[in-house]
Amino acid sequence: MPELPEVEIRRQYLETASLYQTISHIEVEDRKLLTTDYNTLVTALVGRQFTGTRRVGKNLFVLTDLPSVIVHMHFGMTGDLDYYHASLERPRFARIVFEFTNGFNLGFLCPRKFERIGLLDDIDAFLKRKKIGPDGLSISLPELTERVRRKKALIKPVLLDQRIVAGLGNWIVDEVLFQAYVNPEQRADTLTDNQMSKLHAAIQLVLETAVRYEATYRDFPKSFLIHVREWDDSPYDDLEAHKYCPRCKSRIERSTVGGRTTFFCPTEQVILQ
DNA sequence: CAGCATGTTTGAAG
DNA sequence: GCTTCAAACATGCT
Repeated sequence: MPELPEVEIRRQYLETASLYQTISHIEVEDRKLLTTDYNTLVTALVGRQFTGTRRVGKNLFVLTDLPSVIVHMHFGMTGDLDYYHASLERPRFARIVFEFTNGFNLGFLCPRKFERIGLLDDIDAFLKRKKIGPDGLSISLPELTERVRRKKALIKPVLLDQRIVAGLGNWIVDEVLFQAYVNPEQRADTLTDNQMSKLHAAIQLVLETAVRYEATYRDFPKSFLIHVREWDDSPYDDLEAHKYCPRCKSRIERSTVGGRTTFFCPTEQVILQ
């Protein structure tokens, strides 16, 4: 589920569990998960300690006691972390394992192998090379407006584009557009000042809410659209209730926009132009 | 079993 | 250069 909030939770988890412990070894089950040659990775990291973290969008950077040695983690669609004692059995899908001299391991869980780990020596250079835009939690309204309005594509794919604003994924974009009363198929360059303002507020609201509830969807406010998604083991009794707009009770529509499954309220999310 | 999936990259085509 | 669309990646879940 790694969109920005989930990555932020993983960042906090790593920071709590794994700093200032010396790395003794790294197990890698499948080297395709590495963006850096295995031997280079091991040589650079064995003997090092993690000393801090930084997150930009869905990217997690782990700093070490050597400033030029930085670990980059991307959690793909299903990546996770698990810190466990080495005497325990390796967690399922822990295909990359950092072993520390204190007898604990940090497992990088990759059920679908879409996840990646690699080395960097300069975060800003990496962000520039990948053209990663400003983080969703810190982008200003004028900056968002400028970046969104210069695109002619549909607003949903624009918000999914990590070069415009970093950290929003499929469900968050649906939620943001719902909270901002914007139709996912409206052209990005036609958004009014009022819409941009609502969009910016919605991004902050959704991201902050998701981080606050540690990305546990079922705990989100009832006013959120996310509850229509099937993978929400809802807190509500009536499963049918999920299919309706929490505000106006219209039936929520499911379509495909920019190649991605999209949920929206056809009554409240209308195209303005 | 078939279909779908929270992400990213790449390539083809207009 | 821009946009759209599809495929690919590899696997798990329903």
